[in-house]
Amino acid sequence: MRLSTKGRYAVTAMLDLTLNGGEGPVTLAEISETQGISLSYLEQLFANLRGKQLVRGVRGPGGGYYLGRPADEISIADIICAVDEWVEFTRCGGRRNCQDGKRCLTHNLWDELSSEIFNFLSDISLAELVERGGLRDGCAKERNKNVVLDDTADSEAA
Amino acid sequence: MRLSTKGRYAVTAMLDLTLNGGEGPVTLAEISETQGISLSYLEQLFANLRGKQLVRGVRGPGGGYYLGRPADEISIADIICAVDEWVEFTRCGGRRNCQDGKRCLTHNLWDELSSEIFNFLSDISLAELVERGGLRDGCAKERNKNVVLDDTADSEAA
DNA sequence: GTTATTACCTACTAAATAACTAGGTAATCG
DNA sequence: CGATTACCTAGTTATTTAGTAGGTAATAAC
Repeated sequence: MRLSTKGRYAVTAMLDLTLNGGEGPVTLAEISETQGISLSYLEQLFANLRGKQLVRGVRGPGGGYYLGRPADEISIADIICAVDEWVEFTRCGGRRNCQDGKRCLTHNLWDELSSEIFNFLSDISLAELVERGGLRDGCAKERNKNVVLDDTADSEAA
Repeated sequence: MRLSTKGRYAVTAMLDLTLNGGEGPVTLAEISETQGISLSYLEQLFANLRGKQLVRGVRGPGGGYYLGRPADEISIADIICAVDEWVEFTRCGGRRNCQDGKRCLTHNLWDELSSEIFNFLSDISLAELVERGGLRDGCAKERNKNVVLDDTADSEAA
């Protein structure tokens, strides 16, 4: 599983589409302006999104992009997978010895974790994100918890 | 939030440590062999892990690495953050206009999602992964669901 | 039907990151 | 002392990210 800035751009752009797509199609120029992403880069991302039918383009003046499906049928995982193709892990299956079973376990464990993250992101739809103006409280414990990891005193205990 | 192959290497190496660290320290040479990661690259990753006290090195013959804390006190998020430093998103706060409030929403939504993923990964410890030989069933619905996204017929509907 | 506007496409370039290589030094065990 | 390991620094290469530059094709307005 991979989750990079590229996927972040795609999700952000799709969120923009979801929010502003009600009053007609949204142009890439608008998204580029609003989100600060270069137009041509957006075009590349949207080529991928269109390939997976996540968006639908309308040409000509007054054209732009619509969501390809209702917002509640598009998951975050869908978006990330469209632009950030899923790299499979180098598992010992091919070249490595994998003699005592223990070796493979780490790879298996990673695969499980990867599946888990995927399922997690599959469960969050664009509509869910937007409707609630955030995420379901069932899983969200604390907000801004991710900021914590920066303020940890990185004492270089020799 | 970022989740790349680099973080994957780190998690896999830490899993290796967790599995094999019971009978004395594990050398990077062993991990390099088993997991197919270059020794020097591992050294770089472990320099980061050591900086965050996630591992403890023992020099000299018979030396190697131990986990820096009990396996149930090390989360996947800890590991990924150690090697894959958390990039903050380009939010409109600085340079963008953000006039009608709607603009900021996409960034906020992404931040929420990012927090959510972080919390999710914070909740999974190395011990949990290993003890269960997988993950808790409470959240795991289907296995191998991530394979699905490859077999989707990419019909280029013109 | 011309023109402006948009999607759509291809190739290239620059920057950043990932991954690796090569050379060390320092501690520690035998 | 010598082997073995962690530990450190400066590179190099490959891949990915992000952006540029040049188009073509559809379509709405004039």
